[in-house]
Amino acid sequence: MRARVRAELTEQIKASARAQLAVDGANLSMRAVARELGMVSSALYRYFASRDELLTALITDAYVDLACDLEAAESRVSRRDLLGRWRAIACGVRTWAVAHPYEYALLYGSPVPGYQAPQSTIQPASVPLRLLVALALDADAQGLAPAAGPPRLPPELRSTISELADLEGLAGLPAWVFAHVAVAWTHLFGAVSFERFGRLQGSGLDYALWFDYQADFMAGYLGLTRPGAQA
Amino acid sequence: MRARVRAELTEQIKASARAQLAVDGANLSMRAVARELGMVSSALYRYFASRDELLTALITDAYVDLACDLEAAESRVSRRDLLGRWRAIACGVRTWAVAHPYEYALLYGSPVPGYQAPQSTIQPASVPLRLLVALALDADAQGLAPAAGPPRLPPELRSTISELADLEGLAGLPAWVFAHVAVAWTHLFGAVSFERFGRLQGSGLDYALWFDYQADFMAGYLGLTRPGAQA
DNA sequence: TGTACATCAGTGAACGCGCGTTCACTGATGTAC
DNA sequence: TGTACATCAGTGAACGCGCGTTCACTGATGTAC
Repeated sequence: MRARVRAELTEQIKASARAQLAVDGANLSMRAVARELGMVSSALYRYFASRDELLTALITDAYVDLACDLEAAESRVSRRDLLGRWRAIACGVRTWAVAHPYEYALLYGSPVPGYQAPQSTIQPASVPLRLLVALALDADAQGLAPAAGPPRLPPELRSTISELADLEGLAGLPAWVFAHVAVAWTHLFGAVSFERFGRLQGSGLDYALWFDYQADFMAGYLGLTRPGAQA
Repeated sequence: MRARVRAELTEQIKASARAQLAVDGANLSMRAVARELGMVSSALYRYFASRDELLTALITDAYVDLACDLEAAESRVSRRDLLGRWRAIACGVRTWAVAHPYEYALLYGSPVPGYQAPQSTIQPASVPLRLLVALALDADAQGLAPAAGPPRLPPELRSTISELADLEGLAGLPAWVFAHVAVAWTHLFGAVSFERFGRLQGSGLDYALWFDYQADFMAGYLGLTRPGAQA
């Protein structure tokens, strides 16, 4: 079957392109990819119509890969263990970022000027936030309230957030819960990015320990830790 | 005075290079800069020995510029108004990032592969965190405790953090305060980066309002808001 | 089962471009006597 | 004040490179009768 061989080579091209990311960041070179595969550069155009299309494939794959890892890690935890689920998500993001540093930078680093991610990435890109929202829903259902009340939501924010929640089929979710979760989502990726993008270099910190501390901190303000666990 | 003209042109080169950042991100082109200035590309080498040196100058300038803005904004607030100082810093970071999006990406986005920032950036780069630490010291002196206790610091983290604090001449600062502040620092830049790097695109959120909400959220867990302000 | 034909993966040359950096040079600006 | 000289900003050509993409082509793989 020709299709089989084609699919295999498509994967090899993407794998080689992924490796290229380490060298050049987002401006990967078709010729370099071809060279690594022992092909002539024009042959790549049988598989990807342009450099942008290849880049898009990498981005989409990366979002999907991260999403799958997170979903798998989170689903291994008992539904009732809310803190465990949070940790699975948080550590899942970091673990993936450590394992795929250049893909992480591609997804969560500075955007490539002039590049517009296609619609198809939107769904997989939203998975981390969705998992957190589901977690917050369960916490809400269990009557777990965040340790400290969040600030009041201005009406304008509240209505935008409610609209967003409605779009996601979360009409029941209070706006402030959604906001709360979005804060943690931002915080979580902020922590991973700081580590990955070198902001902690020279600090001497053990990255994993420091991250775990931060994740627990977030769990605290999400109201997921039992009060006894706090110092 | 030849030196005067030289200094002026050096500034013009940097200004043009800064403008280039918008087009190409970190891989700015010497020839493009020269073109914009109506010079021949080799003339630039009278001013900067290499592309890397020019890039370094941009990065250093940007760190210094941000640091000055923050210091100026924070110093305009009464020393006793801790929440006001926090807001000045937080909004200062965001305002600067909005005004200088490409420089922000250069400093806080994905690192340029193969580029190593020189020692001279370390000092100005640390200003945001230093301002926060000073704020925390004052809060501590005023007896303000964070609303919710942070998680316990594992001993290994505690000792690394204490060493860091000592290096900064903050031997008196409890490790957990430093950790607390570092969390907010991470969170703050996480929020700005999410906005700047397009993670909020399509959400319909008013970026400024959403940021203010988040900043107040952080102020909450830093213990800077009066309990009455919480919902 | 065997032949004729269509598909399509991969080739190699080429186009036209931009890049960082070097180097010998011209001329203007400053300095020293 | 005027001349001789050193400094140095800017020029223009060149080196040697890499790039994305197109295009006419060769041959092998599959398909249809």
